[in-house]
Amino acid sequence: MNFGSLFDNTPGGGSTGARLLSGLSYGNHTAATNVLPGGAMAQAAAAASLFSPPLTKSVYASSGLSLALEQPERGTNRGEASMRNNNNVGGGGDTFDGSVNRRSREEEHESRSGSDNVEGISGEDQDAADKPPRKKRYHRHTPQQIQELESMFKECPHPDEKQRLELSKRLCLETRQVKFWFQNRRTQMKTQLERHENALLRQENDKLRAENMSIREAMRNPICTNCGGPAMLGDVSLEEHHLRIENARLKDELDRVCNLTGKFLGHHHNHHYNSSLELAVGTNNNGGHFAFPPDFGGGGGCLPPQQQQSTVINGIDQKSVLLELALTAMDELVKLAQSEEPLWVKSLDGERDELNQDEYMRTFSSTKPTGLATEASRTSGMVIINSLALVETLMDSNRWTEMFPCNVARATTTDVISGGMAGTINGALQLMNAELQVLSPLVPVRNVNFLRFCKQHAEGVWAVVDVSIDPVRENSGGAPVIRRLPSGCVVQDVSNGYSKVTWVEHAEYDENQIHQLYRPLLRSGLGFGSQRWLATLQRQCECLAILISSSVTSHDNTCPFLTHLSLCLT
DNA sequence: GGGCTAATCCCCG
DNA sequence: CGGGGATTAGCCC
Repeated sequence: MNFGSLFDNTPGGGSTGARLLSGLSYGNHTAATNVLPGGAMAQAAAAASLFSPPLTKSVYASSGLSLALEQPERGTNRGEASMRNNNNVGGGGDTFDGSVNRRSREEEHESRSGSDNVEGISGEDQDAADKPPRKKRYHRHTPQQIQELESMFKECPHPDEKQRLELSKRLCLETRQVKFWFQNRRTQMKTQLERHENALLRQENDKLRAENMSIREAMRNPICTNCGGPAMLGDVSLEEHHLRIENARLKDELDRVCNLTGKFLGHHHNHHYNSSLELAVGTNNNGGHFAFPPDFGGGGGCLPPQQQQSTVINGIDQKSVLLELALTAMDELVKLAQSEEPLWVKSLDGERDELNQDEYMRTFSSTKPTGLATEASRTSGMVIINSLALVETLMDSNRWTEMFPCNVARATTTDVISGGMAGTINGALQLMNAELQVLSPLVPVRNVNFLRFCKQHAEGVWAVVDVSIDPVRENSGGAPVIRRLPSGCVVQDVSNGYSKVTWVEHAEYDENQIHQLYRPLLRSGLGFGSQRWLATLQRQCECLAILISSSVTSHDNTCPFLTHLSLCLT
């Protein structure tokens, strides 16, 4: 009468055998459990293991029973139902024990190990047939089964079908259950690993956090371990910190650059660092005869801006080279502006200083390029403009052109290498191209490329330096025949809007070329001799003062300074 | 309520 | 078809 309901969930298809087998085996096993004293499960399992095959064989030798168990498939937990039912049935048919009906729930659980997932099936056949039962019965595998499964898992977390089958037989579990168990065990293992990993990561995180805290603490200490710079009290701005690091890097690069240029030009450059100027971007000092390799600028002209950004020659970033050149020039300019005798000797008229070339070469460890003549002079004057305004004017090609319309025919800033630091013009470095003229039909317009660099050395003290980047050419053919060595001005605020300007002009040239080119000019009385153009330096300042104070663009073609400057720059 | 575990569902290779 | 992820269901603490 109950057979239908009891086996309502018996599995269909070919897998039936195994399930029934384990179920029935387990039924026998359960019976044995009841006989044995509590805790003798291992023996029971062993007994099941031992007895299963013969029992199976004996029980299912009856094809009639097998067929009887074959019921329409419903849901997935037929085997379990069959086993549970088998237990019940076993009460009558069990060969081990007849008292199976008196069992605790726990015992039932054990007995159903590997069996029932359904409940409430008995009696409600039709309902059960319509709706596959979903409610699971609480069930745990026995410790012995778990133990076996665990040991198997240790050896092989992924047992194949054969292994699972063998295991299921031995443990009286369905192959499905074995499969589930391994699947869940792998999942469990995975989550355990993840937890472990998380714990490690958390540990690592804590460690890094602590490290971070200590670094933050160390950051409050002004001692800089990165740049090797001196410890500074108070807050060091991020920018300055970077500059110090950059400074250290540039020093290294300078060594390489000097060696390289020395090879090209046959000069030797002994550079030493000037600590007073080092603070900003780092500087150095050499002879100032710093020139690029013959083809550095590409045909002797200025480099197209786009090439200057990233071109690397012989492993050296051009930008860095230009910066080094500017810093070198600035350093030399400042030194020239500040030095007295014996570097400078008073001119005969006492109005200007003339450079002592021997002393210059000693001071700057410089060797004069063979075949080139150099000239330098210095003078000072007061102008009615504050230092910053003058520097800004000089750094602006348009305003510069407006200020010196007579000798600057056209000027452009071809590339801004540095716009300055911290939003100021301090440290601005630019590559400029200018057409310089002498307002005389005898002298052609000269096209020059040079670096212009400005720097604030103290409150109210600025300097602007120019330096040619084109080498003196053997063949004049329009190319520069005069190089402007570090030249420019140091401006210092005085009072009442006045500034003291010290102008230094320094150039090297091929004497023969100059005389050939400027022969007409020389004949006209505007020679290139240093005495002649140095004499105009004082008037240059006066002229500048007049220009600035009147705020009127001068077109005075007769201004001797402009003529002089034109010659100097070409 | 959260953890554990057996089992289910579904997707993907 | 099996593995794996997500989820469910049931029990225990």
